[in-house]
Amino acid sequence: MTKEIPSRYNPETTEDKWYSFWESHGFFHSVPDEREPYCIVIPPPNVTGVLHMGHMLNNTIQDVLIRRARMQGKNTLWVPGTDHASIATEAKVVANLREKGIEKSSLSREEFLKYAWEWKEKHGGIILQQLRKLGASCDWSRTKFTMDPDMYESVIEVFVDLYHKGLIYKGVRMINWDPQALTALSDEEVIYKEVQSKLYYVRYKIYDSEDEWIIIATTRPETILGDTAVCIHPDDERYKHLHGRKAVIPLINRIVPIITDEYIDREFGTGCLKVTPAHDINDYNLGMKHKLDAIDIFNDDGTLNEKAILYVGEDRLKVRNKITEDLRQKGFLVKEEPYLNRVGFSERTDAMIEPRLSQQWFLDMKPLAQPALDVVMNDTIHFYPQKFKNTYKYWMENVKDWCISRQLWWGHRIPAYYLPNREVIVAKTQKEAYQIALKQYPDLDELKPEDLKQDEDVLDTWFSSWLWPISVFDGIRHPHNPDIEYYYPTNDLVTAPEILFFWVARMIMAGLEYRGEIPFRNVYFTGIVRDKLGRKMSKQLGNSPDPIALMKKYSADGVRVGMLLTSPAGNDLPFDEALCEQGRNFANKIWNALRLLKGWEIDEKIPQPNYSAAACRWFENRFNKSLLIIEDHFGKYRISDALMEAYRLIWDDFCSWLLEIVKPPYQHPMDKITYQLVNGFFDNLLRILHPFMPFITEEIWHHLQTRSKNDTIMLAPWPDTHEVDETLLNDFDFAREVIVNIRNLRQNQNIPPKKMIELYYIDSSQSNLKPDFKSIITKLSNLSKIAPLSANMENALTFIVKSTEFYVPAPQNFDLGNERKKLMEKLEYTKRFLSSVNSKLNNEGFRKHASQKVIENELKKKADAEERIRLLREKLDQLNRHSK
RNA sequence: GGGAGCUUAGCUCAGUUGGUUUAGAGCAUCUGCCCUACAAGCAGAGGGUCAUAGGUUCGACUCCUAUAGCUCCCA
Repeated sequence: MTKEIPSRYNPETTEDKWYSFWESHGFFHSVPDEREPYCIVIPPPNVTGVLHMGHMLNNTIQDVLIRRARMQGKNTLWVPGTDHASIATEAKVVANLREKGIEKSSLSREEFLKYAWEWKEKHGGIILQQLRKLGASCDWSRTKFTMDPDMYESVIEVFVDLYHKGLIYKGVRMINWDPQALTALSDEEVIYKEVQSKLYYVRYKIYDSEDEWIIIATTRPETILGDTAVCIHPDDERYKHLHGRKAVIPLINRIVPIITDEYIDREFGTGCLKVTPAHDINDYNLGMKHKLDAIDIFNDDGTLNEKAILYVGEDRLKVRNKITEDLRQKGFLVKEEPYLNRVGFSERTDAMIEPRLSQQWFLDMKPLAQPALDVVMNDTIHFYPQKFKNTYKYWMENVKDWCISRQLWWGHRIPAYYLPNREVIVAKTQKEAYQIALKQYPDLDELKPEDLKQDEDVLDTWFSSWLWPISVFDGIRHPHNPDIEYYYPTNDLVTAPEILFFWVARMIMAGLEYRGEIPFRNVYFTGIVRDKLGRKMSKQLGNSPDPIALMKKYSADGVRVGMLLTSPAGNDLPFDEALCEQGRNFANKIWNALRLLKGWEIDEKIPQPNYSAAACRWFENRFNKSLLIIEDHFGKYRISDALMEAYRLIWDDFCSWLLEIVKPPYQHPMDKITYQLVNGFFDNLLRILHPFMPFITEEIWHHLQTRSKNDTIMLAPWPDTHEVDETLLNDFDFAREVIVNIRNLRQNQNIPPKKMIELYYIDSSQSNLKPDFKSIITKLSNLSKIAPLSANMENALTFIVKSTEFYVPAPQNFDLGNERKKLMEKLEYTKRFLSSVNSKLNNEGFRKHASQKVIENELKKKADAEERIRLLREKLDQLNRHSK
């Protein structure tokens, strides 16, 4: 039999085989029925994306949760899909066109979108294929894309609805401009980095003066061309004489007022600020307050426009150097000094963000935020780990309006239609807008549908993803359809803390707004996958291993185990390939357990040996205890702990103890009862392991016994928990300790494992040496005899477990010194232990305050320690006598 | 600058309301083993003044305060 099963598990063919088996049998598919639903929606990866380690972690966890729920008999659905990633995708398509020699500007919107869709169909969604390799049990028939027609319509419907509720408005605001992507970004899409730059000190001449100057400090000299004021602190003695006067902007000689405001930090720079309301958020606020002009000197692409007067058409960063030089030559530059400041960069293009005044669409977040904050703070939605509640609270209480428009073509086009009279109508379609326009403005009698001009911009991608848990079930357009009513709210969301605000918070808002109900009950925040140096894995650094190659090397199961073993919720995960190796080794271990079982010959006539009967009784309880622990871990979303518990149960308890005990002597057959019991244990172990390692468990499960064609461990019931006989477990532990002691003794005294020995013991009243387990000790320790003793045995090796003394008749020339040393060490330790217990007991305060239970326990520790000390001294005496 | 969190064995982490713990696990390390399931293995072993300094308490890894270092979030 063994011959048929190779000694090493070969995952490659196995994994593909079972994945297509599962998929073709529709095991991942779910439709509403009378069972309890369990649903997860995938955090939709970017359609341009390829699988990285973060996805591996995230999706492994989701698959574990989904597979376990499925085995628990729930109607389980994992909805897969991708989002359209407007900026990233548009950038890719533009680059792709450029390679073909086509400029985006030469295309119409329709032509461009045609290319974009072609690109998406051809290259998009690779990641969904890659997820199959990982074993992800998604219902692929429900795969969604944020720009599918139904999804698109849902987004438009929500926009129109929020507009009519008065929550969406158009306004001029300081926004984050990405001069590379040529679009506005939301605050969340800006990453601030420390940049070593310079602080330039520039002197402005006081208007109407002979030779009076004021010195400002700035990090951005190029924005001098957009200055509309100079500001000082009203109480600053240095500048009191300048109140009410004016200054002259260098190079362009614009005359601007010198204003005063408490906002100014007198300590910073010269205590004198140049004010550029169009290009800095703080200056903008100052400008609003003091009614200053805002002069926007930049074009969309970050070059200077004619309002700058100088350097028109040149890039802002080049201008910085040029203007510095010109200021220097003309004597305006006083000095420059190094300065560390924080500069915003685009999350997508890494371009330096330009704060800029611009007309954009905004969503008023405040009315949405309050209820969304409440459901998290009162644990209607549970966060794992809880610490993210703090972050969430802070953000929700300081929420700012969301800039939702993007100056792109790829995405959901804003359903706002402009009339010739410059009025705007928001409606789902142009036709509808036209009807409304006719009704609202009867004087526009000549109006034709094509006179309505739709807004050119699209919506932020997150404005579609925030609807994801609803829109994948078409719950926006059809709020009472069977799917949404059955699956919503979903159960768990697994995601990275980085998108707590981008996505999680907004989904909660949308859920409450459009369903009146939370979108999910639990949010599990994964850690960030880092390399050994603690750096976040990223494409730029090239420090991320290729997940597909990893799975090829260590198997999908192996990599899953590797990801899970070190990923407690919310903790960063320093990735190490060795962990995948550990996973692979574990798979091989289980594989070999199968080989052992399959190699046994069964003889129905032989009775079950005592040791096997005892071991099976023990293991059944051991399993039940582990199962309870695993359930507890799952309940707390401690997935790595659950896996570790299963790992140890299988490797240590099942393989190293149970199988070694029941293993029949060489070339002997095995009794049927034991064989069947062990088979059953193995089956149960495979079940609890299946969510973690789906492929190998399916493979072994099919080897273990003949299954019918459509049988799958995926749908095998999750084992039930049972009560545990703790006494039995303790008794076994006692036996185990005896065995370990004998193994040690053999090693210390160089007694080969094959040489049989005799074991004697003095059975005290509280001995845990149960007759059942004597046979186990006999077998595993290779004893020729195990017998009680009424008196001390001279000339013997000894050890003590709990308070039972054991003796092994000494071989001819045993190592006395070693033996004495061990005893001395143990004696010393126990004495120290006793004295610590005694000092506790002798403490009056302790006797007065400690509970009865605690005191009793200390007294027991004292008695035990004293007994051990007595025994150890006795042994030492014996040794000394013997050596004479 | 404001806020949150972390600091336990070489590494990654457990340690639940203070008292069965002079602290546990996995990996790594060391020692001995090719004993026909598995060397991707087996059997053992060593390794920690629980960041530092105070305090509360009969008793502190656990509670409080300060300090140092690290991480994250926000401005």
